[in-house]
Amino acid sequence: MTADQAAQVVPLLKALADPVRLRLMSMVLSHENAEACVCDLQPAFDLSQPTISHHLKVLHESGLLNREKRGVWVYYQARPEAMEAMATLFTTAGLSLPEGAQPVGAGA
Amino acid sequence: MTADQAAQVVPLLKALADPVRLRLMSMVLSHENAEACVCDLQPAFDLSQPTISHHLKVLHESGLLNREKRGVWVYYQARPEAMEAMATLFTTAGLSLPEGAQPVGAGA
DNA sequence: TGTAAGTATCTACGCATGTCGATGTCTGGT
DNA sequence: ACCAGACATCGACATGCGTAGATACTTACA
Repeated sequence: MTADQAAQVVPLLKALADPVRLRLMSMVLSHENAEACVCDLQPAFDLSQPTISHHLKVLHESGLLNREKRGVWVYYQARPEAMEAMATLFTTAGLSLPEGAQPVGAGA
Repeated sequence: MTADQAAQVVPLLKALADPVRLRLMSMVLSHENAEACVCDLQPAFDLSQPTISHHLKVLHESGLLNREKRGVWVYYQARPEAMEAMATLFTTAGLSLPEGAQPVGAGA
């Protein structure tokens, strides 16, 4: 993995490396059509509305969530490409164990 | 995904959400037996030795790397359990798209 | 014992980040 | 036109984090 490749993935990891944002992503993904409006998400947290809005903005700007305004409500939707990029990173791509490797505790 | 589950995974994501540490993990994983000593890793970066040592400590304390001292050298080894936990998170577990979901741009 | 090399720890500094309160913006209804 | 509700933005504060220099520790070797 080159420095450039790392620099591309790090923003996604940074966005997910927060308990609130991780739960927000999980909640969006488990909602109908992998989307949810802020009014669905906020009540699950003991945080102010601006704070939730801030975290959703971080997830949006990192490319993990799409935004769509419908009337008064704003719906956030999971971006499949981003989720696949994460899954690929830890399976086929740069961050998976080589098959033959036998590190400590690998217990053949 | 519960708050507790999120709290367990976040430290791993936090540890990887840094370009230097992500590359360190990648380098360790691509080395023979998924292990490498500091002397192998440090030259790849334009950072001081204490800084590299600090990052390796973060990866170690988060459970991503094991430490083993052999003579003067210290070898860091990837922990398969941690790597699997990450892979699982983005595939079968809490952060994967439900199969039937058709969010924006999902392109059937 | 002394010295050199590899690595970790300590301290400090600047920047980024999570949080909130106050306020702004937009939409729908009366 | 006015009001109420949903959400975003702004400003400020406390905390966390990445980095480096100085220093300590450990091992190998003469």
